[in-house]
Formats: sequence, C-alpha cells, structure tokens
Amino acid sequence: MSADFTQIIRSEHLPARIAAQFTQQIQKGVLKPGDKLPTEHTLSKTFGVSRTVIREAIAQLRNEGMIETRQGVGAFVIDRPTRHIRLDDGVQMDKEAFRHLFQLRIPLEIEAAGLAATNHRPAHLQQMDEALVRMTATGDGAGDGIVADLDFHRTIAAATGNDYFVQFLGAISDRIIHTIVASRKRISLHALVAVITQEHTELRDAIAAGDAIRARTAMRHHMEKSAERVALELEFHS
Amino acid sequence: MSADFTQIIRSEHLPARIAAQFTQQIQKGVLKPGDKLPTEHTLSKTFGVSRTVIREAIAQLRNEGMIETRQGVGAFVIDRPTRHIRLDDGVQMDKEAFRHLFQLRIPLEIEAAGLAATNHRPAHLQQMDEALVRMTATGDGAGDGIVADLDFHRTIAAATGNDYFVQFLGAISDRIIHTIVASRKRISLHALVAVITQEHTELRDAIAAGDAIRARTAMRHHMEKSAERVALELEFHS
DNA sequence: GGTTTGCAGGTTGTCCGACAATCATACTAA
DNA sequence: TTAGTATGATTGTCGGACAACCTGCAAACC
Repeated sequence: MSADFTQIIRSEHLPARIAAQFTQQIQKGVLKPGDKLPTEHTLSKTFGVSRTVIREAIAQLRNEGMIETRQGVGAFVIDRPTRHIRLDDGVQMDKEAFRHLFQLRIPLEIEAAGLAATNHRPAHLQQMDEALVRMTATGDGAGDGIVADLDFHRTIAAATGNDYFVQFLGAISDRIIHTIVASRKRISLHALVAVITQEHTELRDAIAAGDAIRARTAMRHHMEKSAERVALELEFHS
Repeated sequence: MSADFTQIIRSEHLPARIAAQFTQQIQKGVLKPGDKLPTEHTLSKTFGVSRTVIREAIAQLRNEGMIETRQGVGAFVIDRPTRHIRLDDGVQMDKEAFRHLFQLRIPLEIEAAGLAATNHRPAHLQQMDEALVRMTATGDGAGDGIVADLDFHRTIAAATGNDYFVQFLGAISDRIIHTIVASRKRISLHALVAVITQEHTELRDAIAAGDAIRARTAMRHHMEKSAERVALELEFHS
C-alpha cells in the first residue's frame, strides 16, 4: 500500500526533557539531597536554552517534590524526598514494568474483593451488573468491552468504601490497560469474552452474597487467569 | 509571654495561588472536563500578572494532570482526570483515613513478604538484621526504634525486586508513621519492643528460609497484632 | 460537486533583557 | 566583640518579541 515510513518522533517539550535529566541525575545519586543546583543563568547556558525553559523545568521538579527553591539563594535537592508515587505514564511500558505493576495489582484486587463483599451497597451491584451487560453486549473484548471491564473493577474498588483502593487500583489500571488491549487482539475474542464474563459473574455473585472468602477466591482465580492470558509468568503465592 | 501576634502570612508564589484558584474552579465544577481555558494573554490581564506567571500556573496544573495544553489551540480541562495518587500529606490524619490507609497497607505488606522470601538477596538479610539490632539496642519504641522499624519494612519491600512495592509502601508508611508514634507512647515500651522484635525476627527467618507461605503468614500475624496495638477494628479477611 | 491546497488568524512555546525581592556574606563602626 | 550596613548573588516577576503549531476558511483544481 504505502511506503513504510517511520512515524515522526514528536519530541517532548524542552522543560520536560530537561526536568527528566535532573530526575535521572537525582535518582542515580549524582545529585544528592542537600546539593545545590547551578544557577538558572548557568543552566540556561549549559543546556543552550533560555532561562524561561530552565525555570519551567525547575518548577516541575519543585511540584514533584524533588527540589526546593529559595529566592536569593538557589535551588536544592530536597533532603527527604517526599514520598511521591510516580507511575511513569509513558505509553511505552516494557515487559518488566508491566509484570511488576501486575504483581502489585493482584493483592490489592483480592483485598478489594473481600472488602467489597462486606461493605458493598445495592447501587454497586447494579453498576456491576450494568458493566457485565455492556461487556457481553458489545462482544468486543478490546474496544468498549475493556472499558466495561475496567468499570467493573472500579466498582468493586468503590464498593470497599475505602477511597484509597479506588485511587490506587485506578492508577494502576490506567497504566496497564494499553498492554492488555494489545494482548487481547491476539486472542479469539468471542471465546475470551465468555470466559471473562463467567469469571466476573462469579465475582459479582460472591460479593452479592456477602461472602468475603469466596469473593477473594474468585478474584484470585480471575487474576491468575488474567495473568495467564497476557502470557505472564508471575511469581504468585496463594 | 508575647503579645498574640498573628503569624505573618507568607503569601505563596503567584503561580501557586493562581493554580489553586483553578483547582477550586475545577473541583467545584465551574470548569468542566473539556472546557477550554481563556488564553494566556487574557488570563494575564484578568489576574493582573505577567504571562510568565500564568504559564507557570498552567504548567503546574498540567503536571498534576488536571489540564492539558495543545500548542496553537489552547488549554483544556482534562476529560478523564488522570489517575493521580494523592495522599494528602497533612500532618493531621483523622481516624478514618488512618484506618483506610492501614487497610490498604496490609495486603501489600503480606504480598511483599511473600515475594521477598523468593527474591531476596544476602544484602537484604543483612540490612534487616541491622535494623533489628537497632530496634532492640535503642529500647526506644517511639524514637529511633520506629525508624529502624520502618527500615525493616522498607528492606522487605526492596527485597521483592519490584520497585513499585518500595514506592507504594514507602508512601503509605510516611503517612501513618505519625499516628503510630503517637499510639506507642501510650504503651509500655520495653514490653512492646520485645514483642515487635519477636514478630520481626520470625518474619526475617521465614524470608531467609525462602519460605513464601510462612513469610506471608508471619506478616499477616504481624499486621494483625500491629492493628490491635493501635486499637483498630479492621475488617480483615485471612 | 468534491477534494486538495494555500492562506490568515489565533494560541502556545521559546527567547531575551530588565528590574524587584530576597538572602548570604563580608565589611564597618561603635 | 557585636550590631548594623553595604554588596553581590540568585530567584521571582515583568513585558515584548518571534517561532511553532493548529484551526478554519477560501481559492484552486479535478
């Protein structure tokens, strides 16, 4: 059809690229806590960009809690780096990062299922049912289907009554969704939807019954199968 | 002593204040997802500041994942707010938030213990031993002791070989440490140190033995007891 | 009529130079 | 010695300018 052009790499903005360099330097330990950064003027000459760009880069690092600026003094790497959870949101995720994220997700989903069984409200069951209908209706495991899939899990997180589960699981899901979508395209969709729906239904019923242990078991099973589907070899302990 | 002076209001930087205003507008729903913000030029006149300040404010909002900017088009409130994990780092945590955070921590710690059992390296055991020594040596459960306690758990997280556990558990620990310190002051310290040390030692031995199931059991026990110590009633399922 | 191309206007991104606000330090004077 | 001051350095803010980029419309072409 068309010649195989390579896609133009749309370079990120200057401040973001410079901020990334500093982040690396700090994480590698080249820049240690308490160290003073060169002055903005110096940096602008070092990088060959204007002070405006340097300032935006530093502002970004400050927002992320990595450095601190004091007017008239300078910018310093923060002593105790504020624990900030950073899920690198590059669209590209290597296999290792995905595996690690999934490894983190599993215990949280299981615990959420157990908590949801005891804490859920009728509205949650309704939302879960609706998501299930959407999944089977579309018959499309990769498009709207996966949105419904995520909604299903998000509802479980909400049903825990603990907003942290919603936040954490939501953030993790956002990062692994791309990889899941990609993997599903390689599998027979109709068969897949049936299997997943069955797993979800069991999960829903267990939660509806208020049986925490059964809900946890169902979620554990679902996670194991889900991991298999994306061809992962996870070290996963019951 | 001194007259009741009111504390000097050290006005935050202009960009931060402006960004805060936008955050409010978005959270109150005045600015809805998809809405286009006024142009930087317009905003600079509206707020009476330079475009530089407006740009930094917008950059901050963009870093926080609330808005998105497109060159030549404008700035827009993000459709689906990027899942951003925000652990409000107010020093004050109410009982409910603490309970929820602890609820989130439990499954992660247990999973981490299991993974650490299979993935740990000699250096990790060494660090854990060192932390144990520091805990018993000080005899102070609230001061250096708790630092050693956290180091112990951090080492387990590191031993998983999965950096996400380090990040997530680290962030959670930072938030709950104050409450734990406060609670420990009400308990007999010497007896407490002995008990905690015993639990930690069992944990260490299980990990050293490479026995994932035993490590998970030990951590679960440790978490249960820990929760009891801070007088929580957690809905916690095996 | 439908499609493509070129143009114009608007918006964000980057650059530059300048001044204000603030801080650390060295110096001066009592 | 100590308090106060002067000075230089550095970040914060400002205003203007141009570049890069996007959208929409109009003209040109088939």
